[in-house]
Amino acid sequence: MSTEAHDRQFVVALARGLDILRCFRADEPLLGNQDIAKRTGLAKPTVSRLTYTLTQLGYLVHEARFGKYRLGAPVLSLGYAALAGLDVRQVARPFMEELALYSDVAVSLGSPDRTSMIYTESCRGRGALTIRLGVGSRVPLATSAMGRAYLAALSEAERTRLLDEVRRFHPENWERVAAGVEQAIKDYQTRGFVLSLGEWQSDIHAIGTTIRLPDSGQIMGLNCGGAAFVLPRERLEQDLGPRLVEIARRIEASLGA
Amino acid sequence: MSTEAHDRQFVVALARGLDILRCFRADEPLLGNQDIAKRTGLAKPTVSRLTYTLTQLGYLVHEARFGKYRLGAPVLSLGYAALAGLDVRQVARPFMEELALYSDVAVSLGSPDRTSMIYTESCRGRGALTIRLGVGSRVPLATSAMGRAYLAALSEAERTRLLDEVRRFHPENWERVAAGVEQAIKDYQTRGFVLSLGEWQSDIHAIGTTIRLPDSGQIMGLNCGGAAFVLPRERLEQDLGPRLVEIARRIEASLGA
DNA sequence: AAATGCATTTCGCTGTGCGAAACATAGAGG
DNA sequence: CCTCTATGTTTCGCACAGCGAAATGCATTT
Repeated sequence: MSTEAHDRQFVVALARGLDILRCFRADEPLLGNQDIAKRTGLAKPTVSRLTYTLTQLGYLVHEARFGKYRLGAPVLSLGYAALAGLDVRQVARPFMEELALYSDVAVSLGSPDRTSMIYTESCRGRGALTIRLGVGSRVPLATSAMGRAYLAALSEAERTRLLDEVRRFHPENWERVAAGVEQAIKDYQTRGFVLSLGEWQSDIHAIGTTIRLPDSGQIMGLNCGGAAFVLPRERLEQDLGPRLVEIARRIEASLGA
Repeated sequence: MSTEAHDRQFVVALARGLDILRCFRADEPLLGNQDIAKRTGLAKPTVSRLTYTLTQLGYLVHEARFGKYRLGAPVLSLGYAALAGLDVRQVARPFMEELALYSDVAVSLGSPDRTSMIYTESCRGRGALTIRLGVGSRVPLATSAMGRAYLAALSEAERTRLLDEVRRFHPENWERVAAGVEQAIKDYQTRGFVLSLGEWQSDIHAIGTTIRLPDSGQIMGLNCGGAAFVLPRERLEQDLGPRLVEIARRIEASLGA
């Protein structure tokens, strides 16, 4: 789990506890010890001790009715504090709202986390049908527009390393997924943005690009997407793609000021 | 830290790591190892190992420019999953919106966490000036309306135990704070809601009551509050207080169905 | 009543996590 | 430019914390 074979600075018990918290997802918010043991590969007594500890601290709540756990309110407090630490959101938001208003779909900003991107800001258009993903949602690297843009912006070495991990999530259609990533890299280099046309979810179309933070050089993703039927390929390529790249540049300029 | 003197089921290293995450707050999102060592009481090499581990896992991000850490995006993902696990939010929201619209201030729902309440849902009125607290914010137990309502709803034994911890946060004015809590308990028993008139923040007035979840019996807080000048005492006592109690009962009835 | 499944507890072991001491680095002050 | 201070990291020896196999407990199913 740690970067080195035997890293004595790395605290394994803490990492295991956080691994348990990561098992909980929006689409599956209730999990039992058995579920957790399966997902983490940890022994059942180990899971029992760790969930007991997390429950004592409030991070998990035991729902006796189902014999399962859900995440407790303290993680909301962490999320709130995390957002406060992201100055880039305040700077980016007006530009994102401008494009969301123009396009009538959602514009989102996100940070990488292992093999996903996590939405850190989201602006919705006034369109009647708009994507439900809020701040904190995860989208996959290889099939979402934001994820593909992020991969495209990485160094070759870093991308190869990540794709090795990503591959494990697409056991049956890796060649097709890899081809999509390859095309995205080309699009990124040619015109500054990438496409995802039903490859993440069948009825979702999106474009993505990246923003590079001035001090840390950290790369964040920026996307624009929604229901496929209001976002035909031509509209994405001719109209919204160039606009997304433009607001990404303007955000970067505002950050650098 | 654990409930028993030496609880062999309690994983101390995990608890310590989470203690570090808790140090980060919305009003102070950047902290160095020294700051963390002071707030947690942990030895500096211990803090160094724990922050290194949290950084490896993405939960902390090192801002080299300041030599400090901030919370990373994965906590947002946990927050998002936590909200998905709170069915009570969907049930409560229409009632809360109804009162927020009527009152033109904010109506919020919250869960207890140690000596605070954490907002889990928040509905704002259309008033030009409304409270900035979003989901994930913490408010103190002894001085906020939501916190006082929660304390009032507890058993005597449970309340005494909690007030022992709360006391440490009010070293200079404990008698005054305790008197406010005492009055809140009386108000709660008499009319079902409590007041906070500038006692949490000088320009904020609010009322609070509680909701009891049907299966777990867990107590949540419900409040209505905002700028003092639009919420004079009489309006709170004669109009909004009874309404808040009414929607709390209606929420409970909807949960029980 | 027996079997099954899930969860918790026991217990012996080992390597994990600890903190004092030492070391490293950057910035401030003279 | 040198010294001192503050902050952070690494070392290292030690003790026990955290581990997982085995046993136990409990609720549900057959």
